Amino acid sequence: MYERYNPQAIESKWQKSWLESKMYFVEPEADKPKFYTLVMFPYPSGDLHMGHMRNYAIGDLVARYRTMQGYNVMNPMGWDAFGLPAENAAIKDGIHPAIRTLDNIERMKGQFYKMGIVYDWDREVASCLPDYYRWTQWIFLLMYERGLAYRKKAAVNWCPNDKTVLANEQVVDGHCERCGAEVIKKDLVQWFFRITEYADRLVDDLDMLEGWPERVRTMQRNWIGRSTGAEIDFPVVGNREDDPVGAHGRAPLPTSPTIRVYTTRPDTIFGATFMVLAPEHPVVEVITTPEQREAVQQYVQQARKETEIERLSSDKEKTGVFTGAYAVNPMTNAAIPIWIADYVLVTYGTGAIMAVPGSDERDYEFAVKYNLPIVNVIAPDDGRWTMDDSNHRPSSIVHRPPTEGAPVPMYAGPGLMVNSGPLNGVPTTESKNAAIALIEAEGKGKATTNYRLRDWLISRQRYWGAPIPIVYCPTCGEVPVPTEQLPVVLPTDVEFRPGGESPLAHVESFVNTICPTCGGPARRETDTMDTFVDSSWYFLRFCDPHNDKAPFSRELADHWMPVDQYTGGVEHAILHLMYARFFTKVLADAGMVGAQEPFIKLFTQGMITKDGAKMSKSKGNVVPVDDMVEKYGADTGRLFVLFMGPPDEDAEWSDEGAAGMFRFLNRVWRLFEGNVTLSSPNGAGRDTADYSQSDRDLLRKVHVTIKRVTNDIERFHFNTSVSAIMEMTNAMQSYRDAHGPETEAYSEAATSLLLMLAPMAPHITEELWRRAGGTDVSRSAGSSEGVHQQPWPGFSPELAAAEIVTLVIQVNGKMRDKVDMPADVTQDEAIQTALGREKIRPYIEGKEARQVHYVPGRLVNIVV
RNA sequence: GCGCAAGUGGCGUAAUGGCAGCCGCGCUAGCCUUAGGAGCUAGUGCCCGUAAGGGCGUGGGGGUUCGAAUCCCCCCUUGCGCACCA
Repeated sequence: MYERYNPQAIESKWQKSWLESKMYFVEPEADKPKFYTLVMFPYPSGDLHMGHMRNYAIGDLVARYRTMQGYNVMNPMGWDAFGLPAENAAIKDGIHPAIRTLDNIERMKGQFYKMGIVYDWDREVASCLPDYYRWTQWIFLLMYERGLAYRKKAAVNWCPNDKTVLANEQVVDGHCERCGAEVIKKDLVQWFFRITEYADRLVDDLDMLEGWPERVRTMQRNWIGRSTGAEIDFPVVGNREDDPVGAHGRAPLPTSPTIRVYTTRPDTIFGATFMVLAPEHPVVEVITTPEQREAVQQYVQQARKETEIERLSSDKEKTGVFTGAYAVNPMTNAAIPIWIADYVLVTYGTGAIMAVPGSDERDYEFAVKYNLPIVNVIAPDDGRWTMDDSNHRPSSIVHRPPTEGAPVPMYAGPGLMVNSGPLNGVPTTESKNAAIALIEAEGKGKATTNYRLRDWLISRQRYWGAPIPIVYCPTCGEVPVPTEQLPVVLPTDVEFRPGGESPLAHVESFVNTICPTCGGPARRETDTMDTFVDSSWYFLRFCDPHNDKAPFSRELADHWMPVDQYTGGVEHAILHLMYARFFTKVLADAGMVGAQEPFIKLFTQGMITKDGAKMSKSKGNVVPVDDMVEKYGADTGRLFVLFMGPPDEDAEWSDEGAAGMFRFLNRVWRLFEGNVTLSSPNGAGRDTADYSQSDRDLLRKVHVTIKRVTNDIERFHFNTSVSAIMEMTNAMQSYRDAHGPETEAYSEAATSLLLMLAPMAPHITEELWRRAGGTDVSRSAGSSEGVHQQPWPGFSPELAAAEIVTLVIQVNGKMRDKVDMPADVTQDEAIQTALGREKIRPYIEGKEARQVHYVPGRLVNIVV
């Protein structure tokens, strides 16, 4: 009796062999092209489930597949090991984060091992170890030196639950991304990275990233939010000292302040009928009239109290208060009232806007509510308006104060400028540039660019992170720690208690130090860095992981970088991927690496859900890797996660489906029952003259499958790769039933099957390869060489070519009949055959065939 | 609200202008067996029909085309992203 498929016994044997032979350990090689494949390194949370397996199975497939294709593949792994969960757990149960983290790393390595995932473990890094964070600190100092790291007092996002500040990117809908607590604003002095200096390059270079999903590029583009427009100065006429109210028509006073606005539509300035300042705008206090002071102060206070969510909700009805002061519209010279309203944000642009209710929805809503004048400056160029030649505006649109009746409608679409002095009649496609030229010529403002992106706040009042290498000296001030004194080591004797400040602030031996400049007593910075800093350069460290003179050498970085294939979750589409791009550009500017972009191709895989939700311990819906391996083996699990559906989409877990995949591998196993031999992996040029029809049919199936599987792996369509292989095994089984396994054709099919399946199900294929290879005489397989050292199978177009094609016959586009024809049938033969078919005759009888369409080798369509 | 995806059997999906439903799950009937998480055979979109055969069918409506799941327009639903960024 043939031995049964026993995955557990097979798998551990080969796992051991791969690791001990260091099969996937790599050094630069001159005669092979390099391929750097990387899966986002994980936070060591401890246990892996099938969602993780999908991620790592894809990465492992890429590494093994490219190796078979002859690339010198680097496939490293490491640990994003700093972070809040370990510290929060320490507060709860007293286990030190370092101990827990290193423990979890060992556990997870064991699970990678059991999945048959192979890495170059010689390159392993953990961001929490001093020989890694030393260089994180080094890069911080590089940023500092280049003016890209700085400290400022700012209203920051504070999570009252995690007791730390958060980057803008970590605030989701006004809540902490991590714990969900409502984020509040606090004024604190914090460290920032000047990522805004790179905003333009971060946007522009997205165009280079053609190997990225368009969705991710769009998300980054939107996040950076570049907009072009103009800053324009509006002089204030009338304030509490010299002109309390009613400054209509008055010329600007020499002592009056000027308010600068930012607008993306400078062309609509002739329609600016009022101004709105953010409640926090510094000039508010100066310009408010005594009569309005109380109302204004009340409004400002209320706005401060409001949470970010309340304030930023666009469904909220707009509110505002008049300051009593007026400004002059520099183009119309009309005095316009100055209001404050919380729909204007102090953090964007200049914190002040010119309101154009005639062509801005928000301003329109505000104007209608507070009865402010509305002027249309754009007329739709749709032929429905008649132009009045005397004033260059459609006669049906007039400046109508709201007191005369219903407000004029808002219009922001394309058209012609009206009510706009020298801009009248200019089409909106040109009006923006024309307006900027006009405004600049008159010295009233200038073209500018604005970004939604803010500088990256990196200070965290937490323990489990890389200490910021700065010392505060009473005499020298803020002093960077000299690089030769790095690392600033994170002390281990720390008390974990729930509280406001960084635990480091209570460690006297850490805090008290001497000033590197003057040698006097000084204090260390006690904040640590955002863990996104650690993960912004790890892919560079993998190139040169043991370097103790520098973060990495230029030579090795230039050999391996950029990463050819990066794989990970779409949840990192903005944060990690943008920060990593920023770091790469800074390091490139510093001459440390040639690559301007870190990741050429990016693949974001979908989640695996169970009961409709992402697998998580708290929901109790996890399918642990360990269970899977124990039940069916790693190969079944790996193949099933690849087969479940398109890998970039979410997929719902199915126990029955996993069982089905186990049955498939059993079928594969049985295909090797008996005396199965292997053949040369490349069937091109094979002489098939003496092959039987079924031999040629089988070989055709094999070569069609090689083509499909190769193309589908290249496209990351692993689900269809697997299904193509399944079809081939079905064909092999039928062949075997009729002709047995001891033919050349079967031998080639069996060889190709193992080779194609090898990157997906590495253990069973290795086992079957060695077993079958032992009886092979035509090649060296079987002793020292395993399936993973073989070249990827070659595709032969001649062998894949069909001899017989099934021609579809349509009448008026409806399928009515099919007929088998030789593949080299001519158009005339095909059409004549089609017209003569018995089934077709009733449809064309008595009618005239007006047209006949012929698609070679596919169909004939008769139009009657 | 704006933007981007997606919508196909009982389920996961396949087909990117040319036979809709490959592959798998599930299910039905039968067979086999040192009774297993096994294996084999046949069937399985819906409706009419014993059958042969016919009709319908890819969220809804319209269009382009000899021919549309696929391309275009409108609408509906779901998911994701952004959300008062001037």
